[in-house]
Amino acid sequence: MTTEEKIFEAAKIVFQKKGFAGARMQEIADEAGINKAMLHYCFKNKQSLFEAVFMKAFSQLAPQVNLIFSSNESIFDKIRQFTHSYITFVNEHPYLPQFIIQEMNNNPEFVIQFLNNANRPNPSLMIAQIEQEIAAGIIKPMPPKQLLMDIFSLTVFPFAAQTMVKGMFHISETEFNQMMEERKTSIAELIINSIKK
Amino acid sequence: MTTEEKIFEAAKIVFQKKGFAGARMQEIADEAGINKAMLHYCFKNKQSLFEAVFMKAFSQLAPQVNLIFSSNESIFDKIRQFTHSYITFVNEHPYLPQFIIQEMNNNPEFVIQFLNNANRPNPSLMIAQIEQEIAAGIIKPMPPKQLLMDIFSLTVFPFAAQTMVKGMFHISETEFNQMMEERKTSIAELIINSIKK
DNA sequence: ATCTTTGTTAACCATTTGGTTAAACCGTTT
DNA sequence: AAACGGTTTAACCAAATGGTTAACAAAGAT
Repeated sequence: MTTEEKIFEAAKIVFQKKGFAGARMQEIADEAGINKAMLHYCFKNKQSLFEAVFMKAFSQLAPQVNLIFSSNESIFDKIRQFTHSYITFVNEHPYLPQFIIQEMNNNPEFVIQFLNNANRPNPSLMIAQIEQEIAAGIIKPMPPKQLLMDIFSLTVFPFAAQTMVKGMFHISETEFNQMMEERKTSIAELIINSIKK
Repeated sequence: MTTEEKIFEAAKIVFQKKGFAGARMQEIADEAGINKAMLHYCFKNKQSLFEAVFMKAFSQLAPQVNLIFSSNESIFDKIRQFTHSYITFVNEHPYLPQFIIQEMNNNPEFVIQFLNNANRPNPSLMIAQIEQEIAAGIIKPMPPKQLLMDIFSLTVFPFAAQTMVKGMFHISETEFNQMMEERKTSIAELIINSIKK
């Protein structure tokens, strides 16, 4: 692993745990096991290191969404695939949703970058398909954006609010993971059931 | 408004916008229109000021939940009431969910405080009721915690991920508020429909 | 009137933090 | 082996930041 990669991985860990404002360059250096000056040798400054990490994180998550949303499956299968593969993916990157949401809220200027990112999540195809299937009488009429919001909410929220959820329900890491495992299918069926005519 | 109140209100604004790590004591002082030394005259330090704000925020939100969850209504009406009154409340405190979730994730030690808070959200009554209604054959069998997670997810997520949602769907503040207005009833009906036998 | 308590401020301080510099290290070329 | 290039580090620096101090003002209390 090159030094740059070591720094990047370390930065990912520290930024995702503490956020931009809470992260310390020294802590990233320690985590990477190198001298602080190397950070600035490889990356211009904290901001640019952060942006690299943030965009990478985003670029990992978004294609997941687009791949499924743009496939040729029926809407029902898309929903099933999405909940399943999203939860599987996030299980391996548990900090990611919270990290992206947090930094997006704290730095709304990122929204611009994020909208121009080639890998941005693009719901327009999915929205078009929903409209078609409504017109074709396959699913009940409803605002497509609301349907997407429902899907995202049910899938992402438990991860984004992980700490609070665990605290409120008094559940352990393991129990939480079990619940998420169940949700891979239960969310899809809940949604499908509600839109099927 | 007393100086202490001015500080508190200012701190609320700054902490909710920037988070604990991103907030600056000077900015809070400016926002309150007073000298920085006053902050330390009224509150011990940044940490204690933050905790005051955080706990207050929490204590505003949690009773909302408990009041409804502990009422004598049918489960269906509880769900309807909850989505409606939660969204109404959060519309007036749009930063609140994101703030609580973020700081809870960044400082998991708050979970302990939060669990001991007299105003903590307490889902146990609601869980018991769900179990009863399943046993009575009124609603379909399902893990009560999953049902609650669904309700929270659908209600809270759009606010917590506000900035990203707006960006991804290309919607304005006004359109967002309209969507949330619709959700007051649509979420409840979605859930009720899925559990009704 | 003056003493005392409470509220308020400007100036200051110590530490932390992001960032720089100049020197050292090390493999490669000549 | 000397010179060279990229890599790495210890030491350093300036600015920002949380927090303190000592003086000052305002308002009651005696």
